[in-house]
Amino acid sequence: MSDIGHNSLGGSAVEELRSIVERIERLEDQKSDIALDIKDVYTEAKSTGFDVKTLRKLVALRRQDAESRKAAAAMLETYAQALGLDLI
Amino acid sequence: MSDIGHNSLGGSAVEELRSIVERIERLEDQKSDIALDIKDVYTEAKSTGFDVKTLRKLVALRRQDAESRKAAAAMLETYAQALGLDLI
Amino acid sequence: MSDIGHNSLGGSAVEELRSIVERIERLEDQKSDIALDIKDVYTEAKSTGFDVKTLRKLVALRRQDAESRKAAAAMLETYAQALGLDLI
Amino acid sequence: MSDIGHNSLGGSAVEELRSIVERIERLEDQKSDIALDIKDVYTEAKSTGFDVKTLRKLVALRRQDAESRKAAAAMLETYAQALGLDLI
DNA sequence: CGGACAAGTTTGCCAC
DNA sequence: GTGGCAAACTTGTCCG
Repeated sequence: MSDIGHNSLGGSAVEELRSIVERIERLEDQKSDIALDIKDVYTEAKSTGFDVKTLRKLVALRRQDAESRKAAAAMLETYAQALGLDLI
Repeated sequence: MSDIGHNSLGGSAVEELRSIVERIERLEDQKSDIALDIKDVYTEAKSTGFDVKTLRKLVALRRQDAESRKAAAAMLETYAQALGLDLI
Repeated sequence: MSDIGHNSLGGSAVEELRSIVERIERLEDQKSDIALDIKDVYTEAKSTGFDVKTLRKLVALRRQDAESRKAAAAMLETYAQALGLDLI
Repeated sequence: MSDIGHNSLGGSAVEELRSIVERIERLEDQKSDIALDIKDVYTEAKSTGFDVKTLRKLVALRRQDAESRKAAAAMLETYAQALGLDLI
């Protein structure tokens, strides 16, 4: 019987599982570290007199805006293609 | 009028604000990149025959467990304190 | 016109809504009462000489610990599944 | 040495501590149960076609309103007292 | 799209 | 009473 799907246990599947879990955990640690860094920046900003809630709103708005811009660009591309096809 | 609270932003406060927002956006980009990396690992694992849902559950449980271990250590400390024992 | 989604509320839907809101409010009242009871226990404990902050920490740690135990059991099950072992 | 503050451990203090913790945990369990009940009501309402987010807003508004009414009543009381004092 | 999970936001509590 | 900490609730994301 084959090992496809890891239904029966080869030693290699165990190693593979361990490797996958470890990679994910390492990445999640990094992600948490960065989340902490972000929190630190807000805390520092607060101590400088900025309003954290407002800052968060600002960042969120800018993110939305960036996405809108990307969407607009993509739409432009689509239109251009459509027109290009007509022109060819 | 003072700049306290940055109600009216002097030039320096504007620079400060820009710096803060840029740092946060840079960090959030990094965070998103890592989130993508994690997703990639899951996707790759799936293509190797692992069940993603089970993997996620496993990772979550291991995280809970690790936190628990830390909690247990802290609890020992707390009990010792509560019972008037000096561990030092 | 149908009543699906309760966009225009027929008489029965109004009654239903009232019933839902009342049930929720009643339950939330009960929850608040219990929160007050908990606070009372802490206050009483404090007046008996216990340190409330330590007590809170202790309770939190015990809760985490209990969750951990559950997590550990679930994890065993999950590992077994992931490795293709059948515990049944 | 006295047992005040439970700095040194008499058997009775241990029992007291246990009792306190158990009472709190029991109350917190009840609180969690009620929280689940509330969630159930929302879920059931959703399956009947209500929009949960809207329902939550409604409940929150009514709570705010009830608090306002209580505040208004308290203020009336205060005024009455002030007037009462003047009248005596 | 609908439910599960994580993130973010809000609220309440305690210490100072 | 204010600010920081921890818990709860809400919102958004992601997978099935």
